[in-house]
Amino acid sequence: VARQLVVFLKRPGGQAQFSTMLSLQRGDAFDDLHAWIGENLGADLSIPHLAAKAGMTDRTFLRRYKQATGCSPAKAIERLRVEAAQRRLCDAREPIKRVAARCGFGSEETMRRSFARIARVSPQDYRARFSR
DNA sequence: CGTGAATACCGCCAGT
DNA sequence: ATACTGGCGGTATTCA
Repeated sequence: VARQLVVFLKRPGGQAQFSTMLSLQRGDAFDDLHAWIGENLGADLSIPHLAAKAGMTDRTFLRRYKQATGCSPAKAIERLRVEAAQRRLCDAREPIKRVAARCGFGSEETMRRSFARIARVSPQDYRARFSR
């Protein structure tokens, strides 16, 4: 049910068919980490920090993460951020700049570029279509 | 939209 | 011999 709802939510502008959170949180040993990241998008999510948090060296963390999830940490985090931002953009009252900050983007510009890469729509366009 | 600086990522390889 | 690990150095990406 969750998937269908998300698919509907993203259809008009994006490519992804369902939530990253859903596809990422299935089975692997990184479930805990993913959950934590989802609620701490503003924290230090650098490889060195995440690796330490997971009790691994950078090299091993990178290797195992990709092995288990199929994609790199940075890619996954970027997707998580964009999805979080999309949810927030649905509320037309929150300034885009603040959405960017709350989702962990270093700047509005950074968020814009991530949207272009992943959702293929600008934050403004996304909001124009889904905010209420 | 381009750019220098910073990071992420990965091949290689010796060591367990 | 197979399976991992993790430091190093360089390339590729991303950030601001």
